[in-house]
This record gives sequence, structure tokens and C-alpha cells, in this order.
Amino acid sequence: MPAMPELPEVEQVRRTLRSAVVGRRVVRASVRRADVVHGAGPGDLLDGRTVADVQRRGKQLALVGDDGRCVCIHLGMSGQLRHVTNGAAEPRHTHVIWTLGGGGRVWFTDPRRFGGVWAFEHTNALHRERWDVLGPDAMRITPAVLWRSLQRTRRALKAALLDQGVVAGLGNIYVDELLFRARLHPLTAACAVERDAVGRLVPMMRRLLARAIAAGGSTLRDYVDATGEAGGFQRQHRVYGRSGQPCRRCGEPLESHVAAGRTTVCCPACQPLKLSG
DNA sequence: CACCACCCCTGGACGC
DNA sequence: TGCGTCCAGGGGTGGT
Repeated sequence: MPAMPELPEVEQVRRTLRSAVVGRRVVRASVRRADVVHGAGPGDLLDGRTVADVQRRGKQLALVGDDGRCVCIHLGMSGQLRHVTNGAAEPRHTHVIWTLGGGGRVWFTDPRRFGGVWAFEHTNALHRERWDVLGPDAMRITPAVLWRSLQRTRRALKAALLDQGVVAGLGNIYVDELLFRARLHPLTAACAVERDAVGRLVPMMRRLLARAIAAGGSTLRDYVDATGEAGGFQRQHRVYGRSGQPCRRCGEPLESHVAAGRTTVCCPACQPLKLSG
């Protein structure tokens, strides 16, 4: 499980990549594995364009050209986007290489290929085809909007929070960390979470993600940002990867379950499952 | 329609 | 040492 990039890691990649590539011209884009790239004809990966911006929605990134053309990149499980100097040794599983004017390159590397690259002739098409189906970004969603979404489903709270159509950006790590901090059991029915609890949950989520971004994200194995730097937020994890170890709040051994088809770690004492609400 | 199981894929951990 | 097996999981799909 190399990277697992969720919102904080993707945001850190965005920031480091942005300062490296905005204002730079793409001399050419080379595709090494065509099945990783979608909707691109020759020249559709920003060839000849100057990079105007690097945007993010949830866990997805977009390189935007000065003509509005754009390339959406999803890192999936194991994807990396790296800015390197010419001549740097190219890792295995590098599927797309952007060569920049004045030197330097950007690699898209993804061993597991759960990620991918999508070309659009304009950001309008990116939104229409990919980003509009996402819920609000986890850093921006309001309690009212999240509560309304949660009211509409009987799924487990964890399943709903992992659903990118409800809120965009959370993955397994940060959902478990959030639910621990909010003292909510992952299997709580989403529709049973009270309005006040969602009112506390949303600012808590924003604070958690902001701290993770400030720490450069979580590096479990080999997640790195666009400059190759690892993150440090894994040192602040309370539950993820700590099954069987004592809860940092109460000392009770943390439990591991499968919820929403994902390994889920929580504290049986701090996060009791309340039936009905 | 809502929800869930299953699948995609590779590499690291672990057991023998 | 080396090989086999299991597991990690975001998101799409097909089945219930």
C-alpha cells in the first residue's frame, strides 16, 4: 500500500507542484502506457501550452493550461506526481512524462494503476464530466449540506463519509481519524447522526485535514509530494494502523472491524455504537 | 433506486 | 533464500 493519497496528500502535491510548474511551458507530453490515459488525442496533454494553474477537488488534481485545456489526474492508491530535474532516474511504472521548457519534467507514476489521467479541451468539460458528480470538497462543505446528505441514506456513517458524492476528499485513514476524534462509531446509521453532532463534526474535519496538510500529509510507506518530500502526519494518527494498541485517550485496546468493506479501527469505549438516535 | 460484493493491480509482509 | 499467499484500498460495475 504505497501512497493512499487522500485530501491532505493531494493538496500537498498540488501546492508543491503548483510552485514548480505554473508559468512553465510544456514542451511535450510523452505517454508510456496508453491505457492509463483517457480521452486524449495527440497534443491533448497540454503540449505547447503554458501551465496556468494546478487545481484540486477532493482527491483529484487538474493541470490547467493557459487556453483552458486541462488534464485531470487521479492518484488512486499508489500514484505519484513528481517534479524532477532533467536526467533524474525514472522509476518503474512511470506512465506519463511532461517535459518542461527551460528544463525539468513532471512524472506520473502509478504501479497499481488505480489512478489515471483524463484530458479535457476545457475546464468546463472537466467539471461536467468528472467534478460536478463529486460532493463539496471536505475543506469547504457546510454542516447544513452534509447533514442533509446524511439524512438521505441509511448507510453506515463511515460508508457515507467515504462516498465522494457526499463529501469529496476523505479516504479510509482520515475517516477513521475523524470518527475517533468526534467520538462517533463508524457503524452509526448516517441518518441517525443529529444536526448538532454534524455541526461539531464539520469543523473537526476541517481542523484535522488542515493539520494534516500543515504536516505535509501522512506517509505510511512511500507517499511523497511533488518535490519528493515525505509527510509527517502519521505521527499524529490516533487509530489508523493501531489495532490492538491502547487508545491514546482512555487506554482501552483499539478494535479492528470491517466497515464499508474497509479495515476500520476504533475505540470501543470512546466510540460506543448508539442504536437509534 | 440504494446498497453491497466483487474486481482491477502491484508490492510488501509473513509463513514455511 | 525463495516461493506462495494474503492484504492494502478508490472507484467502477454488475447483481440483489
